[in-house]
Amino acid sequence: MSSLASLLSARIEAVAGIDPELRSATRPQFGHYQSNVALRLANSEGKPPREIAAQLVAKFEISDLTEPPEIAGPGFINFRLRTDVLTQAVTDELADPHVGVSQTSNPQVVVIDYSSPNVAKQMHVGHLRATVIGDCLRRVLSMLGHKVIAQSHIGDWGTQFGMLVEQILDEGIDASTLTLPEAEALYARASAHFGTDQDFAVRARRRVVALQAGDEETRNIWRELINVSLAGFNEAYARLGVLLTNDDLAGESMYNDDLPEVVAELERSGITVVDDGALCVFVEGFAAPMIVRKSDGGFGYSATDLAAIRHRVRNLHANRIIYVVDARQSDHFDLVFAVARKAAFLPDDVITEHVAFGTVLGTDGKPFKTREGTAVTLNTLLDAAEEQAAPPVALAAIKYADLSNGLNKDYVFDVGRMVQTTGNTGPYLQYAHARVTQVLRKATARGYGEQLKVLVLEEPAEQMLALLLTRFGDVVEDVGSTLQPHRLCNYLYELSGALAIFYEQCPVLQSSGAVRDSRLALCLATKRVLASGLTMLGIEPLERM
RNA sequence: GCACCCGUGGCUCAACGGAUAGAGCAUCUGACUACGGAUCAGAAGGUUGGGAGUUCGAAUCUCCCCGGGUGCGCCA
Repeated sequence: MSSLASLLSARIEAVAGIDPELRSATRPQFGHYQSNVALRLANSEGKPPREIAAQLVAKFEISDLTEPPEIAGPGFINFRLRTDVLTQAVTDELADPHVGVSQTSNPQVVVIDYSSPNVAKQMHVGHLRATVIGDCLRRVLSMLGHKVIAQSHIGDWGTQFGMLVEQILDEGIDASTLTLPEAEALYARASAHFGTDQDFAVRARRRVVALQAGDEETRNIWRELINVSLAGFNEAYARLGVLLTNDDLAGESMYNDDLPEVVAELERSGITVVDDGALCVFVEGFAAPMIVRKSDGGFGYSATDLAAIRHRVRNLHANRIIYVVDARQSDHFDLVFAVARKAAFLPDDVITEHVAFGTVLGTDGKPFKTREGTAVTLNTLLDAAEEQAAPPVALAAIKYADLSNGLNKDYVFDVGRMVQTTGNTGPYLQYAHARVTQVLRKATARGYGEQLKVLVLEEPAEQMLALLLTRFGDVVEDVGSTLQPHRLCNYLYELSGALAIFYEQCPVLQSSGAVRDSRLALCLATKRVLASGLTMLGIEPLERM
């Protein structure tokens, strides 16, 4: 099922010859949709815009969709959908299992790299964003009919494991009994130990070699560290209500065996240079080279990232690879993508995108830290929100605050604001859903027909609600292509506002006949869209609050 | 030094080159025997950091400044 807007757009384009850039009307008096197509054509044809508009309008074959279009202002063409078209569209949406979200005609394999915590460290505020945003994109793209493969690129490999393992042996700890916070404390001790004890540092470095060589004792302890970490991550994921499971794990260690071959392929492609003893790839436009192999012979994390791309293209057959990672890594990923292209790990028809998100700030406007200056853990954050609201509401508050702002900007973590039930917040949307659910619940008690249809749309509030409902599919599609969840948030907020006005002006239970049935249908359609939209944000649509 | 991101009412944020820059919070004024008032109606509040340019049209694009943040070859 294709949306009314896309249908109308196609009809206009058939006459105008160019994309009409149909937009939602910016004001009620401009109808439902507006197009600037005549203004743009006037530019190339050298005729007055309104004249062009008049010629176009005469040729449009859209009378089955809209009222006669109006030409306004400098040459805008305004469209108002016919009421019977709107009623039918909402009725169709009610019967649609996908709630008006069209299944893509071009299903892709989309790899989303997100969450990616580090072994032996608790997740903190940064991981909150990576996890919540990635999870939302995963849900949205799945809903659109793409095959989504989540990849959590956990930090389970590298030099830090040398000192971790050595510290465990020094202290005589059974690694399998550790909790994640205990493992993190161990990390801190190991790190300090490494800095102050030369002998320990030497042993730690030797231990890294043993790990890479596959020494059994070392590997066993390493595995225990991963296991206790995964237990901690999964606990956090369960609390967050995200989709991630162990099936989504694709840690750095997974690519370890590929690295020599990756580097060999790079060298064969002739793009590598040895500089200061390190194997580098220089790319035009980048100040610094990518260091693929360090002068000591070890592989850098860039090599792992290249191996990951190679794997995702060759084995997972990705058409699109999305990285949900902190904005501070933008330069790094630009370079990785560029090198991957040069090395032909990344064919031209495979898209890579870095969804770069900003930093979470405290109410003082500075990066969110504890008094001691350490990163705030995810659990601390959730605890703080749950002090002010019931868990599902607190979670909605946090996720929505994260998703409703533009991703590339920093945002202030202000619990007091985000748990408010008024304004553009998660709890407000949950409230709207609970309220409309309550009406339907009461109506059910009194009985209403199975086959709800929208037949009457006389009140402006009803029409506005119906119009917004028909846009849901377009909004989801837009988020799927732009990867900007805040647009879905804004839409749902607007819908909730329209529902509140409708609710105020159009009594449902006290009305009768076709009006009552229509209003119930509008309520049900709104409930379904809110539920679907909230679910895509990873927020639970509550039946009661 | 170079690069990238950000700068929009008191505060937090929208606006895919388009019409009179929109919301919410806070403030003020109204509407309550209320399908959940956790609401609705209304008011006030802006030379979109500054300047120049591009065009029919700029918060948006280009250039130069100012302010804030981040990143810049062997940590990941």
